[in-house]
Amino acid sequence: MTPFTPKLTEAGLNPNVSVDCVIFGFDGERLKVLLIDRDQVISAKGDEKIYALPGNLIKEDENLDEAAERVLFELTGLEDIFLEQFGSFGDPKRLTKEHDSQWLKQIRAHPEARVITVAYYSLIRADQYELHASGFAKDAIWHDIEELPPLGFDHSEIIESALKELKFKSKYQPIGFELLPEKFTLGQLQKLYEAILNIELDKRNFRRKILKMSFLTPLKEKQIGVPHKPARYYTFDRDKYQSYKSQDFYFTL
Amino acid sequence: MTPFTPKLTEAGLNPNVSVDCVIFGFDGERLKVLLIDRDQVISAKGDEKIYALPGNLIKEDENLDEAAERVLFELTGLEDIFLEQFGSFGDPKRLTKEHDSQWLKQIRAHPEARVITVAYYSLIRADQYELHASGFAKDAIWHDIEELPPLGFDHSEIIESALKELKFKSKYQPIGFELLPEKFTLGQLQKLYEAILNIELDKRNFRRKILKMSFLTPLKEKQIGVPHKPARYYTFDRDKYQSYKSQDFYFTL
DNA sequence: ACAAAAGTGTTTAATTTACACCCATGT
DNA sequence: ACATGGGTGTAAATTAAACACTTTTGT
Repeated sequence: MTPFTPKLTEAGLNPNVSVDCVIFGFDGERLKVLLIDRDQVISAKGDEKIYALPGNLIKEDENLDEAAERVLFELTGLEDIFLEQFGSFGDPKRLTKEHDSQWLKQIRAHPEARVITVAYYSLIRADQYELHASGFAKDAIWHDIEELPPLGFDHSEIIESALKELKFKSKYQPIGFELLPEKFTLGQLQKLYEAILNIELDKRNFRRKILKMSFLTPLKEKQIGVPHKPARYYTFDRDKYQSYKSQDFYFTL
Repeated sequence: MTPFTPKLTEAGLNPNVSVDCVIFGFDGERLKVLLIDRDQVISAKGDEKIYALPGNLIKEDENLDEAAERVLFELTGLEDIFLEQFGSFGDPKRLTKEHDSQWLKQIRAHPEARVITVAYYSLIRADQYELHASGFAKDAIWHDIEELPPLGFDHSEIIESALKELKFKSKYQPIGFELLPEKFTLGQLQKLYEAILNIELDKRNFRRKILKMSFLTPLKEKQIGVPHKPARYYTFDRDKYQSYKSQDFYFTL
């Protein structure tokens, strides 16, 4: 029934501390969140599936950043993702919902242990990474941020908090960039900001402002096969961004 | 020798998770940090004192915010302080320095346990609170942020991170206020910002900008006994601030 | 030819910056 | 009388906001 036998691998795990990853994905139009489908023997009442963020206990010999990276990879196959810690969640009752503790009994050596979780987030182009669910994740799926399914634990709260952080940060620093694919058009970038902030932006003003910061390098390459004037691709100049950042900058869109 | 008998009180403490508090204090001129003097039997090589942030393990039945509040009170006597979580630190080696583990043996039931700490910060008027060291804190003292003594654990890193957060937040939101005493003059407020950001601000521009946000209420009361024109006191209007904040505001000094 | 998104400037309003003098009080 | 920080306004420069048409491509 369960091909994954987690309890045997619990050696070296700290029973009280986990990491959870809120991976935002952008598909060119809308903002998504990556959730895993728990392979639960006793499903919650009837047919309602309960999803969760990719997350698990940390190992005793790794730091928190390493744990987040490892756990994300183990459950979803995502690698080399820039992850940023944004908060920790430690309500004593955060794991005590009935179907959550049912599930923990399947996978944890100490299912009753109190667990504090350290949460990370990231933002990637959903279509540029392949997902490979494994471990106790039966599946790893993008869900639209506006219509999330029922979530286990306190993961709704964690996602909400991550989104708040993403909105705040992206308004005051060019956050899109540290988290962005290699090349992109300004139209895509604008849509990304519009999706994050949930507002509309003026095309001309956006382009002027974003280019003035001058850490976007225009490429010779343009879009091909699009049924409209092909847009130029840009790339993000990490060095120029760093010097801009160190100058105590701010910006507003 | 040790009036404090911590090992007997370890019941109910989670061995793997602690909280640490970075309390910034402002004395009207300079920014300080509150540190405790560890009551260490075997002092570090010779005469060098090692200080630390107020912090300790969390209890199993309290959440993180409650733990921070309790620990701060137990060690320093500070109460009703607005505390904000800003990060977690979990390097596996963060407690392994010799004099640190010496000290942990004195106070912990599981001195070897790996501990992840959740860090909080605040900002208060140093002169408006009385410090009462207790528990394993022999003393609780303000230290100038620019000349910190040797610190145990990874507390230098934690303070640096807190200061970075404080600078960032105070630049984009009126952070001074949630953390400020009841009444203050605009000159004091300006000096606070100057101390945090480590820059000079123009008096007229500062006053205009800060008053335009309109969550400062002028009081009838003025300074007395000062050898110059007495300044008007202002108070922070929490309601107006909340509505301002919810409007997705930003500001820059 | 048409649909669809790319790309491009100007005018107006709002905000930011720089800057200097008189005021009220204690000593 | 003097030293100290409080309190005030204006002009110039910068930045933000609003706004419409031409271009290039695929179908």
